[in-house]
Amino acid sequence: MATISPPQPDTGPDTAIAAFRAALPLDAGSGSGDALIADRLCAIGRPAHLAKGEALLPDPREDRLVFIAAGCAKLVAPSGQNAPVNQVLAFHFAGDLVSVQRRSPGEPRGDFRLIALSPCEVVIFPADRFLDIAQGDPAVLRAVLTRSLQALHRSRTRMMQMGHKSAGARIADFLVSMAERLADCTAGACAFSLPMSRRDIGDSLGLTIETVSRQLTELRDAGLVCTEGRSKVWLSDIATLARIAGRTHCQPGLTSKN
Amino acid sequence: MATISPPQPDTGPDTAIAAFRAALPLDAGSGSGDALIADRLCAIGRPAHLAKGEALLPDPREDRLVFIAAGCAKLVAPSGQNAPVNQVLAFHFAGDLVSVQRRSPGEPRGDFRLIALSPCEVVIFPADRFLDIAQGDPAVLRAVLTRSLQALHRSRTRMMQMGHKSAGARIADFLVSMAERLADCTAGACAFSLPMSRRDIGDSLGLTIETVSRQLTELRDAGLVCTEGRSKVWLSDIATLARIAGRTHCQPGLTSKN
DNA sequence: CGCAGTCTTGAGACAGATCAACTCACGTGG
DNA sequence: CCACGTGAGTTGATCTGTCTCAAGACTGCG
Repeated sequence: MATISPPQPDTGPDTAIAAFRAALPLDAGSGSGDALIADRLCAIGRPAHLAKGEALLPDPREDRLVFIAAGCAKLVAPSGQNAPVNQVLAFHFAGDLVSVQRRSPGEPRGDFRLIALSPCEVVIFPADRFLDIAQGDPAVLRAVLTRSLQALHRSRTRMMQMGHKSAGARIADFLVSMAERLADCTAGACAFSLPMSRRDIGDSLGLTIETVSRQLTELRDAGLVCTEGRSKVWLSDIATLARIAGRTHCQPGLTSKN
Repeated sequence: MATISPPQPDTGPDTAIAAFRAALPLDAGSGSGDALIADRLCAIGRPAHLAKGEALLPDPREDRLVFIAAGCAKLVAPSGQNAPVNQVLAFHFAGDLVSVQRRSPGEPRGDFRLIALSPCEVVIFPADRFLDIAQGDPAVLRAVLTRSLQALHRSRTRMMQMGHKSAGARIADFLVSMAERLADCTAGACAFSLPMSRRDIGDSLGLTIETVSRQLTELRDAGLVCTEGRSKVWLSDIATLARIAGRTHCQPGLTSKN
């Protein structure tokens, strides 16, 4: 809907720049040089505030790198010309550096959008200028490259799931993944609050909201998940959820209403 | 199955290195420095020959970058512990630089393998050392980074398709994509030979071989595709195929047997 | 020429989508 | 502070597309 807000003289933008600077691997190189690189990077970064639901449209003429200083967002792509649903490609949280390409050559559709799930403070960089400057610091450049290769790896892993996994497995995997990213929890039990709606979850997993709801109900009946309100979630046994997520088909006794 | 072959003193390896050197963006920087960088990169590259069906297993201790000098290959991931099918993550052809990560932290499964679809000449690089050297040349590093971001973009686009698209749309998109990559053709009619089996196609699209076969039959009945033998394919109207591929649901009259 | 493996075609089963109510949470306004 | 309305979420019934199982036909190889 709305385009990005102009830079504001409030606390937000400054905080965003500061958060970006803090995320840089300053300790990895020679002190003075790194500080200079950081200054130059911050100089080309444009801070912006995104209200909840606000979209950051891609600049049609340049790729962008967007650093999320605070809040969380979804990267969406319109699926087809007239499709009502928007495929959610990825969820991103504070500290993430998101690559928002304008559109690949020979790919008519593909204008990805970053939409805020909660009020966001972001820093927008032109990708080419960012990389030009980052090339001066091996540590920074390596960090960016490592992040993008990890993102590629994650995207491939998720693509793998989209292909052959059942609805139950996808939901379980989603919950495990969110526990890891939102609560930094990879085993045992944990609780957190989901910033995205059921529709967002469904759009990211290739499922309908009804199926998402049904699978959550089954996991609740199985005693693996508790929910409160629209967003709060308790996971009682992440290991079991991970096991369900790892299988091509659902576990008997968990999918069927027993 | 088999691991990589040892470097051979035949024409293959030398040709592979030469092809890699030719693919480097030498014209983008200062001559002598670039030549040195190219030499250093070639020095750490290990040429290898892959017979048809032979697998390049990932080194468990380091990420790899694999340059495909000749032939074509599929990047596969075992889906689940005991699943019979291997998800095909991507197809790669001569000139491609493939990132084969060992396994992401916290991701127990994920030992991706590169399997030759035809006899391949490849050059294997340790990713970290490759990038260390590439950092000396902005043009080379930029090329690698651009490739990986493009791969990420392609992976996301394909993930988008996996989520919400029907079998007919996936097959149509696959054919359009192969026409572009194998025959460098984006409109009108073209003919080419598919190097992969129906099973590979199905595994890459999240479909069974039966569904792949049925969808090809429907496209044949619709007059959009002709096939000869197991691999040769004629596309009569790429634009229409692209239109079918772009829709969430199949076109009426193309999916139903009319 | 014959075999083995790939591809095609068919019939039936099932997971998930679709359509349609209904319930509930959350924010708003009285 | 609580009633209220809107939109999100849940649940149910039905339908459709794709998978599964099972033959059969063809290709390409030895």
